[in-house]
Amino acid sequence: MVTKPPSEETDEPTEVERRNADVCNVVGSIEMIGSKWKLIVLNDLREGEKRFNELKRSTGASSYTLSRVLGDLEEAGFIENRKEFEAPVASYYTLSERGDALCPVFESLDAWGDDWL
Amino acid sequence: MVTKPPSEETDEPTEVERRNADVCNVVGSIEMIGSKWKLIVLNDLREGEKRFNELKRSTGASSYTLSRVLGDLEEAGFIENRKEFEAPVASYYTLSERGDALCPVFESLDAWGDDWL
DNA sequence: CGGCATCCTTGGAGATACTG
DNA sequence: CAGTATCTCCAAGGATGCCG
Repeated sequence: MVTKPPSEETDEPTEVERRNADVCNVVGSIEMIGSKWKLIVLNDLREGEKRFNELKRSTGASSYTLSRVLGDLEEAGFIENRKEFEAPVASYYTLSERGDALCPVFESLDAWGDDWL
Repeated sequence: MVTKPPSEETDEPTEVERRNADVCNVVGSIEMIGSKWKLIVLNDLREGEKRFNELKRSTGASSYTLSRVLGDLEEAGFIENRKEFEAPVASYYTLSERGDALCPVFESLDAWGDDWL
């Protein structure tokens, strides 16, 4: 949104410059995943494939909420769902490639927590 | 200083927080800043110092919402507030050291947006 | 076990008006 | 300009129950 003057083309633009550039981009991401439960579920799935009730326990979300959040995330392409219809039905959730690409975000957050929490 | 009636964030850890505290502190961070407006305001302040109405315009938040979000963020130590009482009163907001340390998170988010948005 | 339907409560958040 | 005070509306989300 903010246009900034051209500059040296080193690998590393100035901080201010870079910040001005990405502010808008980030808002789009926030609109998609910037809700408490979506973040928590995505973060939780970094540990690997999990089933519904497993996620329910580890995240603390109610089944109603979890169901909707998983639906939203799947629809938006952040996670994938594999179902087993046999004997005890099971539903496994994993991060999609798109969702997995968010890991650095959570890692940054984790690093921040180490220093400031 | 004190967050008023509507949304009050207690310091009491939730069940979820307690359960996952030692596993990963991401959840704690999410509890603190994982709401749409907090993320948007923090992200916006990466551009540098801004005043109230400036933030109001750039984020699109109402003054009511913005006022509360800024109060919460300041109370939690993510931002700092400098006031000028002269002629036209002015109130400037900037990221604190603690808040600035979150920049890598937004940079990761931006990088993700470049690839997947 | 997974997960949708229903009810119900809470708070997130806009619009508007007012004050120092 | 920088907020605060209300009033109001609606979505988020917990609890419960049911069903394949």
